[in-house]
Amino acid sequence: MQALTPPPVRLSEQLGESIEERIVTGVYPPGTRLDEQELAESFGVSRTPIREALIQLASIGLVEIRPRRGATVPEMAPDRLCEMFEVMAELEAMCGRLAARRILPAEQARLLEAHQACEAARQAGDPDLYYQLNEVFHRAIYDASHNGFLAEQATALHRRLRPFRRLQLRVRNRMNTSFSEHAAIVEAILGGDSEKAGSVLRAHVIVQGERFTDLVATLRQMHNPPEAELAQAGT
Amino acid sequence: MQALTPPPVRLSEQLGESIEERIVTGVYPPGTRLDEQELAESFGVSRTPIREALIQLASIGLVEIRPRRGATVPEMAPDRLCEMFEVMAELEAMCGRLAARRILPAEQARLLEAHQACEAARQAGDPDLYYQLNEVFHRAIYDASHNGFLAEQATALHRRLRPFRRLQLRVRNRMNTSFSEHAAIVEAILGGDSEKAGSVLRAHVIVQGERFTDLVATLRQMHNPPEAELAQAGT
DNA sequence: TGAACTATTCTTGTATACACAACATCGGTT
DNA sequence: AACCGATGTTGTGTATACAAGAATAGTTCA
Repeated sequence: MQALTPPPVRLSEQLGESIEERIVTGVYPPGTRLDEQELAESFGVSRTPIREALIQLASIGLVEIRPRRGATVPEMAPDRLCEMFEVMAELEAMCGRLAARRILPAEQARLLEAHQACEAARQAGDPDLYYQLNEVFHRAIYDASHNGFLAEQATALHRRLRPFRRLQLRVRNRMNTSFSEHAAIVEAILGGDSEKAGSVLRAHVIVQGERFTDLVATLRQMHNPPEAELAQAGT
Repeated sequence: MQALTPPPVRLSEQLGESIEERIVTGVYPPGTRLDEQELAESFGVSRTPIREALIQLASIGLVEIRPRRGATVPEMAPDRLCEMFEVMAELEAMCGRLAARRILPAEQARLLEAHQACEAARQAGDPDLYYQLNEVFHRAIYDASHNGFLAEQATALHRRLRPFRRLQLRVRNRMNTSFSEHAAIVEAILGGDSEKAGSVLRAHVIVQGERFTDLVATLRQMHNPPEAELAQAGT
């Protein structure tokens, strides 16, 4: 009852989402200079909405704007990613603790439903579907925390980490272990065990960060000649 | 060696800060419509940088932009404020836990220094000074967590809650109890007691949220005839 | 007299134009 | 030959102009 009015939304927001999409999907890899004119032509609009979109993306950390020097996709050093996963883990843990104490019957049903949907995707061996349903699962927990602000923060960070999370599920057996972790999470939340829910969720997220770090370290070792620390613009 | 180049900063950013200042200091109370032209004239600039500033403020939640309807200062329902304090408490707790494990000698010195400065302000009975030094104290903890992303998040939320926090210190004896809580925090962090540091910091922040809620409830009861829920524009 | 429709006005959203700073290239000097 | 300075070009930052949607007021009809 809201999607009927076609586009009551600013163009700059749509552009922001499109650019975000291009960033997280790797069309604009880290370090890319985002030329306003190029983007404008590429989308067939003027520079104005492009600028607004970039400013918005900059304020959530997805691009970096340096005065008089334009926008670039930030490099996302592995260290920083670890930090972000560390915070994400804590936010999820907090959601879990609160959810265990506050979840309502209807939300319990939603959570179980999402969990069972994940099970189906796992059995089907479909990582992409699992990835998608996994988001629904986690969002159900966010909502069950009954802290709207927390849910927003968690969602925002979740989105930002999306591209890095996505790599994980291809790793051997990740989907299976993820699912069994989910089972423990559901049990703790439905059982009202606040601390358990928090610690299990924290571990569930942290392990992703660690796995990703390992992955990066491996890739780094492969790509880099012994010492190459000065990454300026792909040199 | 960087503050010499006078203003290598976008005008829209400065405007954003000015507008933010006006919002948090109550010049633009919640519910205010922010007319772009008015703001532009008020600052002596064109609408363009004003728009950019508003978009940036909107993306951090300080203003609300509805398409084709302009920007307003969001109402900040007491419920939402409680939620924000709840999250703030957890972020600070996390900073504390990490700081207790990771703090370096130089940072220990900084923390003690900030603590002692607060002591001076307390003895002088200067709430404004205490308020300021309190920020330094907390920032020292953020930094000692050695998680730059966490520190940024905590700082951002801290800023956003600033206006509400500020009211607290006028409450009878709040400065004294705040200071003794600080002492416990310092002891836990320097003692390396991670869990203690977290729980003490959480309580330190939560109590502010609760006190604020009480305050709001009191004010609400005073101002409102039995049922007045429709607050549109100061009617 | 009240309600609904229409026209006007006002504000936002987008495009275009202009100014100025940063980078690059080239020429001169030590 | 290498370094420093001047000039041109590119692209960001701001201002202005224009278009479209929303709010409002006025009018007309029941």
